[in-house]
Amino acid sequence: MSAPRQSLDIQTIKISCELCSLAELCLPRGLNEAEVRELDEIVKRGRPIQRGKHLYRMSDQDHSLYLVRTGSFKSYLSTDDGDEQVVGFHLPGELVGLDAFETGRHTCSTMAMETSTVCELPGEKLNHVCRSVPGLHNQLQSLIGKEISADHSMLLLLGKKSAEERLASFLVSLSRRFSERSFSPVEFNLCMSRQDIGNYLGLAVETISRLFARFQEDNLLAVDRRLIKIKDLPRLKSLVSRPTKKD
Amino acid sequence: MSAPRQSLDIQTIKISCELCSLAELCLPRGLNEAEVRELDEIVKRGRPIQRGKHLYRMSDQDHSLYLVRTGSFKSYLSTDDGDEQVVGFHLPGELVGLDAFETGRHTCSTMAMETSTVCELPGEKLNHVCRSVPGLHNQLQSLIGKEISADHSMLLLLGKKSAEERLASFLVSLSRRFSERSFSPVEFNLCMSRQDIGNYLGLAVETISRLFARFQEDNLLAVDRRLIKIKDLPRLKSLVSRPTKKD
DNA sequence: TGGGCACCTTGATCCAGATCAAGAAAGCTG
DNA sequence: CAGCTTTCTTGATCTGGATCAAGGTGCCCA
Repeated sequence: MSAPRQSLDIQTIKISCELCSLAELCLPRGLNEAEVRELDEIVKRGRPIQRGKHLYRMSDQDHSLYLVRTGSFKSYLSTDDGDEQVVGFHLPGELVGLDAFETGRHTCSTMAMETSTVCELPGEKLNHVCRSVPGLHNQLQSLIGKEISADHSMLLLLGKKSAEERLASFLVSLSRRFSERSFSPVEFNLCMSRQDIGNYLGLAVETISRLFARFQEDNLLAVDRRLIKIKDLPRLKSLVSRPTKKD
Repeated sequence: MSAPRQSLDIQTIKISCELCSLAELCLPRGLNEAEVRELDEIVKRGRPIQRGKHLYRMSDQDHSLYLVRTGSFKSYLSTDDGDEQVVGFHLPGELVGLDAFETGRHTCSTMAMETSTVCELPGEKLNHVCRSVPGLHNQLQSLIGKEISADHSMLLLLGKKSAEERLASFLVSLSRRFSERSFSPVEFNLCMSRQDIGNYLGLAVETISRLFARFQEDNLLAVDRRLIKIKDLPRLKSLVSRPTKKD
């Protein structure tokens, strides 16, 4: 009732896919105006999710997909014996929730790393709209393919790469993703802890910390807490794959 | 022309989804007779693919999906510096080719590990049939979800598990998959080399060899070249997750 | 404005699994 | 079936990154 006017305005603005700045990265990509409006009809835009709160948890029943609108999320598996594996970080415009596609129950948990918002796509309605808007179906397929290819790259990273290559890959990937979102590719804030990075990359926190120190010594980066400045992106990229071994 | 009658018969039999023994695992699962017939219309059943030949290669343009009918395949990524990462093994009834969903070009290569056959689902026709057969759309979604969840489990395996846990997981997973296909869950032939297993599990061949030796000593397995007899499946399963560490 | 906590860094030591180095066994080919 | 090649095994040694240990640093909240 007595909420300050500013905050009221923000909450009552009708945010549509048409006006959303993420349109070029997100599901509307390549759709025409009428098609975007059809998509817009079924999108549910929820309340912000606080840092540390879950979008969903492993084994929750759920038939929706989600697109990150603002903020960032991590997805992770938990094992019986209590440890966790981070399987992905999600930035605005990225798709989350495919893990419930098999059975209608989530096989991983997804948690906000900062206060974040998502667009929800209720499964049944989405299928229905996909039938009448083939372009949407294609774009969804493309996002699914992206997810699968990204997972494959992670398998390569975890199966074959050294600690140095892993962190370099990670930073280069973040750089590219920030740049696609019109942020600087060479200066950004990490939204996740060293702990999360290490977990995701299959390395101990201490190793992450040491690598940041070394990259800084080598004049590749300037690191200040979670703020990263990439001082030599080409050289960082060159660290992503080993300087050729046998063959 | 003068091919022996036996082989002629095999090649000319009209193999339909309706009659296929894999129906309960594969795309027809849960569809009614009429729906299966509609699916059947678009399925292209190709010539056998010899051991070592590719179903497709990385960066091939391709809009089809494939279902393994007989035999087995491996999918792998190749890096610039010439090494490879196996990202999956595929048994009859399993879906292959999602990696081209993003851009219409494959991001990994898929090779037959023995003489094998597939059912091809041409992309455009598949989309079209999915529109009129919702059950098919659901079943396809389920297979996509399965793929994603399986990749996540592999990330956990590569990120957190010990060599012993990795090989145990691998064998238990094979056991389950063979059993779903009405083969013995405790006695089967590996269709892949130790090299491939090691590569897939992020371990050296020597480690695989030593682990097989140790599992055999411990009376968990009887190993004869590629023939595996699981002598104590419950105990093998118990090795899949660590006996609890910190917390 | 200081006390507690979560997060991060740095150093010392250790070890699982890689790598190197020989063979042995099984398949393939002429 | 002799000679190759490929695949697998087994032993010896080495090492990248884990683990253990001990602070440091910034931040939240009373």
